[in-house]
Amino acid sequence: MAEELGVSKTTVSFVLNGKGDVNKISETTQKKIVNIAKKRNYKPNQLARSLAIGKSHTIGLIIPDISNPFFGKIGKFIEHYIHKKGFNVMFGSTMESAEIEKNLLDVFFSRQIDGVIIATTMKNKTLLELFINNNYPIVFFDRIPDISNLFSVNIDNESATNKLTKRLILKGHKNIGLISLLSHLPNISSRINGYKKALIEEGIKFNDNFIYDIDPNYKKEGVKEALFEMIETKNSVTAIIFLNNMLAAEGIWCLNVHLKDRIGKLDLACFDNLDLFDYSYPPVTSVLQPVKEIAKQCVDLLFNQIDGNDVENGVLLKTKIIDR
Amino acid sequence: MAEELGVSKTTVSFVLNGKGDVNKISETTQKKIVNIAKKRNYKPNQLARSLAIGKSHTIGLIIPDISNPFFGKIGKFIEHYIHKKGFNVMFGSTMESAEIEKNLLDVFFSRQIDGVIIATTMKNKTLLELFINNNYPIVFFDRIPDISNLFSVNIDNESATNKLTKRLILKGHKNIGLISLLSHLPNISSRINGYKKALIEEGIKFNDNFIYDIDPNYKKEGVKEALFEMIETKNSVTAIIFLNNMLAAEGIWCLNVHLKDRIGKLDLACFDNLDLFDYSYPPVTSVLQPVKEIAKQCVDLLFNQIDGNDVENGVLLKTKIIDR
DNA sequence: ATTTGCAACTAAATCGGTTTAGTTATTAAT
DNA sequence: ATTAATAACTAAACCGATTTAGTTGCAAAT
Repeated sequence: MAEELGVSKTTVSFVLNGKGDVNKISETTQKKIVNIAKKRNYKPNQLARSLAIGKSHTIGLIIPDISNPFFGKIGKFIEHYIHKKGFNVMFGSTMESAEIEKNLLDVFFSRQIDGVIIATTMKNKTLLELFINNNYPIVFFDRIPDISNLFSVNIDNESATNKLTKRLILKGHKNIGLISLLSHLPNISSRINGYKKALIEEGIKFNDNFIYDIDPNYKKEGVKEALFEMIETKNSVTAIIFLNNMLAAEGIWCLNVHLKDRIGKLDLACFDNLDLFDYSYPPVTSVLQPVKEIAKQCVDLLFNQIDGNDVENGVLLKTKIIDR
Repeated sequence: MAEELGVSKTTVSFVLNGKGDVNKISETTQKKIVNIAKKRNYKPNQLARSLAIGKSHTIGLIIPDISNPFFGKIGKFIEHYIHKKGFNVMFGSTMESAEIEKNLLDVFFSRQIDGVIIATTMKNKTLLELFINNNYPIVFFDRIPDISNLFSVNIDNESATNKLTKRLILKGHKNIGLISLLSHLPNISSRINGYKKALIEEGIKFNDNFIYDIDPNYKKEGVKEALFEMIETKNSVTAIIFLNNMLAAEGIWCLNVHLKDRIGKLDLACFDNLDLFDYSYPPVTSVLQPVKEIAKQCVDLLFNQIDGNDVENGVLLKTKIIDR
């Protein structure tokens, strides 16, 4: 440390934390310390600092998979807003594993993380409830568990899918297939509801056979099977909605490889957007999530908790539909 | 802490760190402590621990942009291997800014990060040299500065582009356009060299007009201009190589929007792969980087340094070409 | 000539661990 | 009956900051 060159570490600490004036350190001494600190490129040890003040100035980010384009973009913006606040981010991908998620939470906690932004696996409800009940700052996005008093940022899943479905109906489609996920995620249920309601509202008979729940562990086979059944066997589906981007990517691949001749007859739509939709064939009408805004709201909600500001605790953002 | 219930914190520390036997703590006491720790879900404060032992068990990951698919995938695997070692990862996207990069390094350093894996902006050479000369564990990948004695993981940029170019030549192309980056990155120079050498080796006259250096800040306009010039004005280019994935994505978009009628006549190739190449039109032959292996080697090289094992310090990995 | 007040600093406790150098009680050796 | 050895534990220093409660020296007030 720099106090070898004149003063006590107390004084150094005061000055470097901008508390020099309050603690009546003379101008001369303050300048001396600031100069030496600059010259030596002295940065106080954050670990010691965090230990002393009880805050790490670090935020934990937990997501299913950073290589998923949606979470990659979210991650980038969340990081951006967090750095803007002078905090750092520690991150982990759960790969949908409850155990990894629990470990990440444990480790983050033991590192005195000041707060967590999480798109949870939805498999650690009791643990998360504990955090929430202890007023540990935490914001949920994309995957929001059924726990009271949590802070969350989400999008209008049901109404977006509703609109998306109605567009297809307006184009004249009556037999609209739905490729969904075999999943506990409420987002998915909401999206299915939006689809069902659209059909009912437009006076179209709802056919349960048109919904396929794909096991995410067997996405490739599941999507292929569903597409073949819809297109080849039943031969009656004229439009297909994918309920997330990964399913759509798989579907487009499958159509191009196995069902090239049928592509022209299909209208595709997808919840969530992918860059590749701009180039891929066949065209996919998609729901665009306001990624940057989601990130901003997450960070805002989190810092509201950290700073003890009591504002809203649930944000619902609007999506856009991109026609292709 | 748990020693309120019987023993000293010394004993607790010994037992929980597996040093109970060495320090002759009785079986009874050890079991008692372990049980209480489990019951209370006690996790030692890592900040205090890190401060005491001088190691944070945290690795810093610095990349240009986590939302870039290449870096997203790398990030995912690096995280995976680092967690496997019982370490955590702190990360930051530089967005190619030297200043952000410097800040990240400073902050990581002040947090006693045990090592850094970095795809640098290439704009902080002196600072990085300082780290390297102080034997601070650091591994470079993708962007490797010209500093001696650094540890790095890279791919065969020149020979991959060489092969890629030769494939196009074998298909009969003689006028092959190159969409490159206006960039200081050695990877890019190597790729250009591979292209040039392929032409020369195949006895084709090398034409400087076929190379376009795009300013990354004006990618959209740059790529469009280059494509129009190659295809409309000069009208002689029959194949195009993009030197990275972002340029190719832009190019495919531009071709589809502005030059739809010319697509059929072109052969496209690209350094680095994108998922969208599986679905996009026109097809793009691409160079596939061994992402998982790059991540593994980065982590291995880093821990070799941390653990003081002296092994190789430069790894060169092979790419694959995907014909489309 | 004391006392008071204030400017300018600092000693020492604290955060929650790790680690070194002991201490104490008991058993074995002389 | 001493002494030496060992098993089982702990006090206290330390990591590098923050922060509280002082201390010191000097000028002004009584």
